[in-house]
Amino acid sequence: MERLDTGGHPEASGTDAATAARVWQGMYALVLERHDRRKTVADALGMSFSRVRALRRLAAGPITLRELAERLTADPPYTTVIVDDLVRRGLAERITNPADRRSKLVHLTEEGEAKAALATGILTTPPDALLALPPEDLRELDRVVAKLLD
Amino acid sequence: MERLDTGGHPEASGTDAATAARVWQGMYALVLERHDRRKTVADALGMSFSRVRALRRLAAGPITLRELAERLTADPPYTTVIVDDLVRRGLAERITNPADRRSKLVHLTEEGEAKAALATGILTTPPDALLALPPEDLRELDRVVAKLLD
DNA sequence: CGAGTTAGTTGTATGCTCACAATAATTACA
DNA sequence: TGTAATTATTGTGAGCATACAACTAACTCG
Repeated sequence: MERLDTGGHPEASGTDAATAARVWQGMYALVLERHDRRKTVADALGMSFSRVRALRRLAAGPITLRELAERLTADPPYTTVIVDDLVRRGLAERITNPADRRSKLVHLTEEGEAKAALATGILTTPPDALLALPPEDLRELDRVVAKLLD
Repeated sequence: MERLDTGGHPEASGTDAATAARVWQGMYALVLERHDRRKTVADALGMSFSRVRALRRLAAGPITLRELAERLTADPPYTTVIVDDLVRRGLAERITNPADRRSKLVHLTEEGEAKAALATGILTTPPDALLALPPEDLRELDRVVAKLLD
């Protein structure tokens, strides 16, 4: 039963690199082509996806605009625009950081928390194919994906 | 060894649904947060990602603008803009469809094929974590992901 | 033939993302 | 103290995605 894939057949069903490429293409297709919910969640919340991303980051707890900018890979001016929008919608508020009065902590209002939870619910709902998997396969997947995430 | 996860512990490490949600979040994070190559490939080819997507679709063979629009989830006017751009770059050409002279088949030039191959190479390069996986785990992942794709 | 349909194009308009420059307020530190 | 660095904001503009109306050319079918 050992060495199913190596030796003897130089081409066989592919090297590990080829297998990895195939796996990656599959995961890419699943996430970005077959079950992309970015538009769904944006429509459900009535805002662009960048606002949804900001909301979800803030749901983990208040952070400064600078930290938010880093996590969103956005520059400070654009981050200000995003937060302005969330504040205008009543989903977030700015509090001057007592430890450093230059910076401001952004935290979600109750409505903001609710919308963030809604977004997370939509985004983390797995595709049917995943739910239809035999429990053993699902557990295997869970184990290996956890490894990939360290 | 059977029924490791059911009975006895109502909460345990989670139901299948919870496991599926966790797996999905993991795949989502890998594809869209940790190893997103969309900007990389756009920069490498000197065009926006929507052009890259069109190129890759066309690499599978000539199709009409209408088919291309459907596959890209774009409306016909925008699809015309995209194809115009690819033609201007010398990557694609329009051929009047002999079977229906209203429609036009779009096919890639040699340079277009080369750029599409380059894009695919970048997009399908797996993250290091995937390559670092023990061969057995990788094969398991390959098997289960293939199932997910039908 | 002639009405209706389909494929593609042209043009217009809107909102979003993102980069850059300039500024005010605050803090750090030599 | 006073110069430099940091945080956030305001403003400008370019590029892109997207939607819609109007139009031409070609096809379908009664």
